[in-house]
Amino acid sequence: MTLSEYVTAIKALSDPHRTRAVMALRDGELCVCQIIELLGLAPSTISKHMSILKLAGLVECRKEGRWVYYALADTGKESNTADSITFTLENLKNDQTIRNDALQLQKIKSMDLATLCRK
Amino acid sequence: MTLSEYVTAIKALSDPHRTRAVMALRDGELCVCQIIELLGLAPSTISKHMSILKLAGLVECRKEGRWVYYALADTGKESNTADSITFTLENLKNDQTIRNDALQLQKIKSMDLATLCRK
DNA sequence: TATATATTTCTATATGTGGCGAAATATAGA
DNA sequence: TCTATATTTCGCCACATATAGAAATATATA
Repeated sequence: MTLSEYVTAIKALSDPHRTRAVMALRDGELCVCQIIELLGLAPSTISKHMSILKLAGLVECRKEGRWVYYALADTGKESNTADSITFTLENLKNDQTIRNDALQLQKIKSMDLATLCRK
Repeated sequence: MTLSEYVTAIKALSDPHRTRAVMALRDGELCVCQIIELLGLAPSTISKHMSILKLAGLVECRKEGRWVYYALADTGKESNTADSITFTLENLKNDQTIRNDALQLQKIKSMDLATLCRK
């Protein structure tokens, strides 16, 4: 792991909204509109946040029609920077905001995606 | 571990100079003037960096005469934020900058402290 | 093809950050 | 007490960052 890799990665996580986004992705990929709903920020702001996480190698995205899904970066290979850092996030599971997010995420996931987007 | 604790801690580490300072402290406490020598920044800048690390709970300091020594925060208690985060730093040991720092630190530690400070 | 929709990129703005030098503070020693 | 020294605090500047709205892009659907 390189110093600059490391700094880039934790810098990406050093914003509460981005940490929350990464935490939310631990249960599986999410559509951008679901992240918008969860964090309550403008679409352009969410897009910026997600691109920072992506540049840091913490998340990946795939496009499916008009929708874009983000997921935690593929953790397959040898022990990488993203892995050892996101591992630490385990300790956040009991934080109140993170708990709330998990609850709200349940609701969000149960909603129809097209309806949610149009909101 | 709280979200805001976590964010404060990694924000503190999300600057290369501060990460290097913390890495340098892994081998034991250092006088401010030694950190100044290692990182090559103005004393006031180093002081600011160290106070950020201290506010984040990552380091502690003790005063001895005119000198101030910084050390990694006491890691005694139950698994705390600082611990799980600084644990990840283990992975940086092979980074080139960190290796250089370790070498230079050997020299710095072998110097007389009073002489070094007056530099 | 034309329109609606999801996301990103661009632009602007307000706030935060890293850096240094000067001044302030604290302590040792003459 | 006076002076030298180590560190911190303050004031400033250049630059980065988080945010939102407007415009651009890409895709689905009428």
